[in-house]
Amino acid sequence: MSLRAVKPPHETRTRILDAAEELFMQHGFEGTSMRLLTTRAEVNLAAVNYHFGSKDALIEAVFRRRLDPMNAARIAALEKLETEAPGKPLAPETIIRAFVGESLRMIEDAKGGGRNFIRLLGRTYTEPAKAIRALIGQMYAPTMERYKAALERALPQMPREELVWRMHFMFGTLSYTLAATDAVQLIAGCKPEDRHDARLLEDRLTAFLAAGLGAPLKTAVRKAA
Amino acid sequence: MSLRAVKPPHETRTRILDAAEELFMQHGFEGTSMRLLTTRAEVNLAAVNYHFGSKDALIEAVFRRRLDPMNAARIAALEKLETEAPGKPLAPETIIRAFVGESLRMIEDAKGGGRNFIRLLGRTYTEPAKAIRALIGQMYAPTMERYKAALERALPQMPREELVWRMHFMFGTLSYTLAATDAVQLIAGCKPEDRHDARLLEDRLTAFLAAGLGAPLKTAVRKAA
DNA sequence: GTCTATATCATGATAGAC
DNA sequence: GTCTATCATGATATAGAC
Repeated sequence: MSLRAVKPPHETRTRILDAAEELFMQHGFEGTSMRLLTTRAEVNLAAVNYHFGSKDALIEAVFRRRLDPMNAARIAALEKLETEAPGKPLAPETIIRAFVGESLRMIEDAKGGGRNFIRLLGRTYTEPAKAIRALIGQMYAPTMERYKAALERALPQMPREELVWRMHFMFGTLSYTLAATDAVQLIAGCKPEDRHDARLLEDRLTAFLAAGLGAPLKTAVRKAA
Repeated sequence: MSLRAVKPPHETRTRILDAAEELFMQHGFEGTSMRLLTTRAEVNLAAVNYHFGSKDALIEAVFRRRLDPMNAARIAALEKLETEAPGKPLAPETIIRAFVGESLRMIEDAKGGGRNFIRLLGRTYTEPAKAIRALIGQMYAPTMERYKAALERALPQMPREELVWRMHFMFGTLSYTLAATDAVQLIAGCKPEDRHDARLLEDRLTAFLAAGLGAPLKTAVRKAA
C-alpha cells in the first residue's frame, strides 16, 4: 500500500473534468477558454493538453464520464422492470419513469457535480456543432433502441411513425427541462426548494409525458392536399 | 419613382442579417466569426460594425427582426379567438394551437430564411450566455403573460403552480422540436417530405401538448418527508 | 507530471483613404 | 457607404527546463 494516500492518483484529471462540466454549462464550449478552465480548476494551463490531448478530447471525456454509466443504469432499470413482470408488457408510464428518473436523480447530486452535468447535457442536445451532436447521438443509440422496443410492446396499437414523433417530443421536454431548471422562475415565481426536489419534478414530468404519449389518435389521418 | 430600383436601399443590412441567421444556427454565436459571416454575406468585413455597431448588437438585431412580428402575431391570434367567442373560455387545445402555429408556419418559409430563424430560436432557449437569455426572455414576456392568462381561464380548476410547470414543459417541447427538426431522423427513419410538413407537425404537437397539459391531477399532493 | 515561456494564428474592432 | 490595412487581444497548442 502506498504511503502517500493523501493525493489521489488522478486528482488533476478530475479537477479539470469538474471545472469543465461547470464552465461548459455556464458559457458553452466555444465560450470557455483553456485559460479560464485551468484557472478555475487550479491546475496549470498545459495540464489539459497533457492529460487529454486537446480541448475537443476533453469535451468527449466530460460526456463519457457521466453518460456511459447513466445509460447503463437506464438499461438496467428497464431490464429489472421487465424481469419482475415476465411476459407482460409494461405500462407506458412505468417505462417513462424509468427513463426520466435516472436523469433526475443526478440533479440531486449537487455536490458531486451531477447537476452541472445534467444541465450541460440538456443544453447540448441543441448544440450546433456536428461533432458533438454525433458523439452524443452515438452514446445514446443503444438506450434509445431499448426503450423504443419497450414502448412498442406497451403500445402495440400505435402507428410506429406516431410513436417516433412522440418519443421525440418526450425527449425534447426532458432535455429542455434539464437545461433550464432555473429558468422556470422567469415564467413565474416558484419556491426554490421545490425547484430542486427531484422527486416532485419526476412526478410532474412523468404525468405530463405519459399523458402526451397516450394522446388520442385521430381516426382520420390527414393527407396532404 | 427612383430610376435605380435594382438595388434595394438596405441590401447590405439584409444580406448580413440573413447570413447571420444561417451561421448562428449552424455554429452558434461564439462559433461564428465576423470573417466567415461577412464572406458568406458577400459584404466587406467592416460592414457589420458600420451597420450594427458590434457583433452583440447584430445578434440582437437578428432576433428583433423576426421575434417582434411573431409575438405580435401570436397575441393577435389569441385576441381574434377571444373576440370570436366572447365571454366563453377557449378550449386549451385551441390556445395551444394558436401559439404553436405561429412558429410552425415559419418553418415552411425555407426560402425567406424563416426556417433558419426558427431553428436558431429553438437552440437559443438553452443558450448559456446570460445577455442573450435575458434579451429573449424580455421579448417573450408580454406574450407569455397573455397566454398564461388565457390558460388560467380555460383551466380554472388547475393549481397555478402546476399550470406554470406544464407551460414550462410545453415550451420546452416546442423549442426542442424546432431546434432539432432534422435530428428526428437519428431516432428513426422518417419520410423527409413529412418532416417539413408544418401542418402535420402542428397536429402532432398540438395533440401531444394538449394531452400533457390536461394530464390527470394527483388527488393526494405529495409532501416532502 | 508540472511548470514557464512562447509560437502561431484567429478574433473583434477601428482608422483613414476613397 | 465601402474598402484596405492594421491594432490589440486572446485563443490553442507546444517546447523544453525542472
